[in-house]
Amino acid sequence: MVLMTRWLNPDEQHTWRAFLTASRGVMDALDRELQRDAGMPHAYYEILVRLSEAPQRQMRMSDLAETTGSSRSRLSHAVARLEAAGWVRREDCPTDRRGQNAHLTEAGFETLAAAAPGHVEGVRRHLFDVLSPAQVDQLRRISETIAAHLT
Amino acid sequence: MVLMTRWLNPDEQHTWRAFLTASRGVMDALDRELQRDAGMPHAYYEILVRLSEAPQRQMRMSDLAETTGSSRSRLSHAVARLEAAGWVRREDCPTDRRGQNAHLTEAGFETLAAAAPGHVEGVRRHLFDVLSPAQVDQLRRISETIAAHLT
DNA sequence: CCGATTTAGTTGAGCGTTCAACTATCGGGG
DNA sequence: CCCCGATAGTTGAACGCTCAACTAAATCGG
Repeated sequence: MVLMTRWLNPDEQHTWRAFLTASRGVMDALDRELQRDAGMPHAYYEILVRLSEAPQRQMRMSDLAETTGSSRSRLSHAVARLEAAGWVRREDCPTDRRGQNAHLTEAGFETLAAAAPGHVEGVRRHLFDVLSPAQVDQLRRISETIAAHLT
Repeated sequence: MVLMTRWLNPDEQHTWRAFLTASRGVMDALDRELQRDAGMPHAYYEILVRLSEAPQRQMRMSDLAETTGSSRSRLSHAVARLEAAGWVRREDCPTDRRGQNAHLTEAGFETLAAAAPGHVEGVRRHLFDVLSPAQVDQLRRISETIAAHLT
């Protein structure tokens, strides 16, 4: 069956490009800032954050991949780097011999604590400070809706 | 001067993480789909789109970097690949001997034409179809505001 | 309890991006 | 006219991500 393409009308075109520019722009800016101030990309920062919030500051690799929205492969490579930096340690999981627990080290926690204020400031500067409270609320609903529909 | 960090409150935290999940999710999905269906990442697709819309289907490298939101270096590498694929050709700029004009080839145009319907479908599926018209409008304003404040 | 399937995680190659360094040309002030 | 700073673009190394292939252990069906 052949279907006609429903092209984006000019309004949709605008919206789409604005969304691209905004989301890419925010992520690029935060990535640059974190790289400059903490020596790590945003994805790595997020891994440390999730670990810091977990009980015992540790998590199974799979769960960590899940919550950070990365593939197992990506996480594996990332944790390897974080381990080399001394910020994370991997330990065998006692209840599942296939499993690994990623554990935030004290050095990792301190690095995170040092980087966090600057990062939060960046998030405010690029996102929350430029939007009205109503827009922040709209953005939350919109983002949750989009996220819910991702396969 | 020492300043207290204004941490994100739970609501802001939620919004921020939803935004991360949604924007990363949409981009990752479109990237995967374009890679699978057209053999190129979304960034390369965007370059071809911009060239296809330009007069004579050509643009100065700098302008192309500007509109696609990439660094000169990134664009240089990207166009080198696109040229190797036969989709873009670089020519010396007649009015500025430092300059290069990136020119969309016929093969590039055809590849783009073949990829476009599927891509537009993806954009609808992941973004426009899941939001109400009011939300689409909100998203446009929000994105424009954020984009306007990026340095 | 055994074979098949699923799940956990790693690995290496290939690709795209970043960053800093570099060449070449342009344009304005003395 | 010449010098100097800005502009245009490229390059190579280092890094992060993707994809497919792989090992090993758990689990499921009979």
